[in-house]
This record gives sequence, structure tokens and C-alpha cells, in this order.
Amino acid sequence: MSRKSKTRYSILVMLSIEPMSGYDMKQFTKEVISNFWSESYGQIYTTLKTLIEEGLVTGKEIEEGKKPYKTVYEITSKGSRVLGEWLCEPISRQVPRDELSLKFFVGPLIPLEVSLQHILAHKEQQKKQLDKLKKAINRMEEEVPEEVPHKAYWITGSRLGILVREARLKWCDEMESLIRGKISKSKN
Amino acid sequence: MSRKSKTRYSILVMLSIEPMSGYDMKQFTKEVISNFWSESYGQIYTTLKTLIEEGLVTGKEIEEGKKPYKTVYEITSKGSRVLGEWLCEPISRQVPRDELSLKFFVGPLIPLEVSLQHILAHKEQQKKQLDKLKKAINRMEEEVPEEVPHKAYWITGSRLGILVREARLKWCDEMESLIRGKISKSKN
DNA sequence: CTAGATATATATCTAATAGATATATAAACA
DNA sequence: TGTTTATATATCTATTAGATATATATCTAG
Repeated sequence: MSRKSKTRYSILVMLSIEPMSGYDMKQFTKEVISNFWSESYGQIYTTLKTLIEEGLVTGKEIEEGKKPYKTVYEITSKGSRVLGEWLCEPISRQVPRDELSLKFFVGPLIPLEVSLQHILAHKEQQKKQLDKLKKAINRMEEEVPEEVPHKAYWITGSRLGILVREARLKWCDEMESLIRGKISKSKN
Repeated sequence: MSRKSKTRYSILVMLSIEPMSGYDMKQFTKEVISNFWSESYGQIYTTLKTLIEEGLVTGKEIEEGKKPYKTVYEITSKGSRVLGEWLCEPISRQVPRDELSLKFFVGPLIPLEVSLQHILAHKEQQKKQLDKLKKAINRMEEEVPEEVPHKAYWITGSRLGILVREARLKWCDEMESLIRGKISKSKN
């Protein structure tokens, strides 16, 4: 079974929303789908080349005003078919690599004050992401017209991000009280 | 800033618990820390070589009975120091790559029956993991002696896995009713 | 008792990925 | 005016995922 790049499909997903340049795709991952996906330039530009060779995507150069050229990519009907097939395949597990959990697996090796800092930093970060997701849902509810078939999925998708971050925040509270308990015990 | 392999540190973490062979480490990731970490043989054996070169780890060949030799690795004091430094560094963000979310971002392109299958499969998988984690906590509470300083961290660590999986299960319910609603609408 | 499956153990290879950097122009800014 | 930020593409390397190869030992079902 030959492994298949997921970058291929993430590009097809993005182009199924609207035509974009490689730069646009990087922005899209950063601003719209950063909640659950990430791509680097290295992945985007090299994968675009193979997608064109395979006829799943076409690119045309565009010039607007004095700006330098850019290439806007579009998904082909073959590309849509390939995307459709992949969407129907079972979801493959995501490999877990949670650095926070790895570090606290040997929690006794971390000075208590540092442990506390780790937790507080994680809390802050999760809160920020939570806030961003809630705002995104509000914006979608107001601005995306009801006729857009993606709307309900986009909102529910953001809900997953919210629920997971709320869970992590709850866990941070548990870990924080474990650590604070150990700190106060150590002061006796 | 040169990138540093996280496999290095995951090996040091495992060896800080107890000496192990490469094979043991693979088993350890699969059975003990699969909740939040994963390593492949390719990573383990090649990284072990560089860790030995750097003096962070030593390996000695062992023979038990008729069994073929194996090499058991131990962390050195230098290794412990390096691990301790890494444990105090801020936690770097984990790159998000959630295939389930990516697919449902273009939910309208998936046939409703297939969407339902995806959700039901994910639900099943999360339930299994949840069950495994709950059992692991029970086992730890009973079998790990109170004097082991890691105990409270191990239990709280498993709690994170539980909370996150419960959140995902709750989301599955939301997504399931969205899809079932669309299915019944489509039958009118 | 024996063929096949599973567990122990190490090693290696390739495709995929993360993250950094290089390059160049245009626009914003201070 | 010089500096930073945004647009845009391209490329390179270290890291990682996943597969496969090899060999022995042990378990198990016919």
C-alpha cells in the first residue's frame, strides 16, 4: 500500500472552495483552517507541480495592475473526482505527538515552578484559540448566507475546536491544582 | 534556531523511567504512551545511534538463556541533564492535522450516508480509547504504589486523554444530528 | 508433531512533512 | 527616506511515518 500525501487532498479541498494562488493557500491554512490543519510552502508548491502533471489542477498566470505575476490554480473535473473518492475513504488515525503530555509524563523531573509556568502558558494559548473560534462562529453566523451549503459544516467544525480546547482548559485546572498542592506541601 | 528532533527527547524520557531495548521502546509507545505519543522503529534505532555518539545514552548487550542478544540502553548523567533542560523549555505547539475536520470542511461534497459512517466509525474508535484510558487509570490507582512520584502525573496525564475524547464524542453527537437532519430532509 | 501465526529483536529505506531561508516587488509607515 | 510588512514563488535540509527485511523463539490449532 503506497502512502499518499495528505497535502494533495488539502490542496484539492481548498481549491474546491475557490481558485487560489500558492500564497493564498498558505494564508488560508493560517487564517481559516489553522484550527485543524497546517501546510508549509515547501509542501504547497512542490505538490502543486505534481497535481498539475496528474491533471488534477490547472494553473493560469494572472497580472493585476503593476503587481508581479501570480499563478491562480483551479481544480479540474478529474481533480474533483479524485477528491470525492478520497472524501469517502475511511478517516486514517492522526499520529499523536503531544509534547505537553510527554513532558508531564516525567513531571517529577520538572521543577514545580516551571511546571506551573508550562500550564499557565498552555492555558493562555488555549484561551486565545477558543476566543478566536467563538468569534469565527459569530462572523459565519452573521455573514455567510444560509444558502451556502458549507455553512452548517463550517460552524459545526469550529465547534469541535471549541469543545477540545475547553476540555484542555479543564485539564489545565486539574493539573494546576495538582502542582499548587505539591508546591504548598513542599513549603512545610 | 536549529530544529531538534523530538524523538531524542522521547527516548530520553522513556529511559528515565527504566533501561530498555529499542524493541521495548517501540512497545512502550504502543502500549503505555500511545495516548499522546508515537515512534517508529526507523526513528528509534537511528536516533539511539546518535544519542550514543553524543554520550547521552549507553548500550550494553545482554543475553538471557538461549535467546538472541539484545542491547539494553541506559540514560547517562549527561543524558539526564540534557533531558532536564528540555523539560524546562516552553512547550512548542503541535502542528494540527485532523483529517476528520478537513473532510467535513467540505461536508457537502460527501454523500450523507458516507458522512454518517465516518462519524459512527470515529465514535466507535474514541469510545474504545476512552475505555482503555479509564481502565489504565484504575490499574494505576490499584497497582502503582503511592511512593512512586510519577503516579499522580500519570493519572492526571490520562485524564487529559479522557477529557479530550469525551469532547470529541460530544461533537460526534452534534455532527450526527446535523447529518441525520439533512438525511430526513432529503427524503421529503 | 508440525505448519503457521505471533512475539522478540534489530536494521534500513523511501516518501512525506516541518520549518527555515532565499529572492523580489509593492505597499504601508514613521 | 529608510524600515517594516504584505504579496508571491521557490528550494533545501532535518525530521518523521510507515513499510519492509531479516532472524530466532514461542505459542497454537489441526
